[in-house]
Amino acid sequence: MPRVSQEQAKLNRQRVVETAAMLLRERGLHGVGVADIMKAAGLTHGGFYGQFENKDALAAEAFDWALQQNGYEGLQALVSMYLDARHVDAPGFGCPIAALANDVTREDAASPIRQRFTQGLRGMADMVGRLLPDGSAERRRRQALASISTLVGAVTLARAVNDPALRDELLEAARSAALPAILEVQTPQ
Amino acid sequence: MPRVSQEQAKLNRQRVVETAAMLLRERGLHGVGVADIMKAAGLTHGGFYGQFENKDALAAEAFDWALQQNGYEGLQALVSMYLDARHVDAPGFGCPIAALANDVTREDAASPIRQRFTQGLRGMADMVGRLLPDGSAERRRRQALASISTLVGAVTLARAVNDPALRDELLEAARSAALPAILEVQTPQ
DNA sequence: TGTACATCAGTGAACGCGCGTTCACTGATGTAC
DNA sequence: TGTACATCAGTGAACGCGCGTTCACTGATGTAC
Repeated sequence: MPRVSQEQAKLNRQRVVETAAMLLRERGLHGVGVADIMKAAGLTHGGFYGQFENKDALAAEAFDWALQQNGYEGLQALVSMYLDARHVDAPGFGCPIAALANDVTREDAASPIRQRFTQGLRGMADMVGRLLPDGSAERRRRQALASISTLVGAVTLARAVNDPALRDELLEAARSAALPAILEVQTPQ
Repeated sequence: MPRVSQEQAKLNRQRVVETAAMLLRERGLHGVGVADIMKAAGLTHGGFYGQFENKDALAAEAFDWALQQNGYEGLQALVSMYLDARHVDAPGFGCPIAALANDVTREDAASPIRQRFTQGLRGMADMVGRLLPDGSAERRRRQALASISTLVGAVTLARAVNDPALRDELLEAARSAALPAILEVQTPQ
């Protein structure tokens, strides 16, 4: 079909963004091609540049979309969803920060995706910091950054390891390290 | 020079491994080519397959070599060296687990480098667990895995972020989270 | 110790392949009358 | 409402490039006598 309605075109474009968000988190920034993404979205690769400036621009948009998908209602909910074997085993639907941190490191410091990664991490730190009920702003921020480091590190390692038992040990260890630290703050002394 | 002594050939081979260990940590498993590595080692790419089975085999060997380079004398030394801005800014000489975790995730579960990554993480957990002076073996292992998650997560995020101030905040936060947890165990109650 | 020859570490051109990107084209959509 | 035409979303072939790998070749090294 050589042309579709503007409305359909918008839907197609959004489908490309969501497909890219999944595939890029699964296979990495350079592990999936434009043609792969378009094909998975049910289109051909030639039309890509009518909708996006280039692959990097799509990656940045997909990263943002993935980030917005991950909202949590409280700290316990965040920790238990984050440190879940299902999250580890389905990176395509999980936290884009954990899935793409290494890849982002190798992009230009001024690249769109690195800018958005940095902003995304700031946003996550702010969110966690706000959810921490007690302590000075400074202490809560430090606690938030440390807890996020533990969450991201545990999920990253759990994914890389090829032994499910060690994966589960990592998640369990991170749970007992992340939650008490948070609960300790929540309990007024 | 079309041929060198066997002794020189061994030295050349080792130089390729060390060069690969640096470049792969810096640019990732697929961010640097065989020709790049050979050129950086002062050789041409054609001779590569006389020394190594293929690129994956070199990557696995380079990973092992990098792992062995990182020995630490105590927990405080490990934490302070690991969570140092110099470590963050020089991935080519740092912990290969932090540098390559995301890449390794996307390799086959049975691939040599993933096997070695898993063994490397086990080794690191054992080492940290042994350095923890108090607590049951189970508790020390859980503590070790959680601390390693925090270390790896903080370094990974600190590298991905494009703001040196946020990088330093992440490292500082991880230091105050990792060290007290360890010291708490070290202090006999 | 010296000579003749086989070995093989390293060279550089070439291969097939996949990738990001471009472009001429198609034909349904959107619009002007 | 109907018609004629311009627009443009999507197609598929083609491009240049870089990559992992192969291979015929070179000439110093290692060895047999």
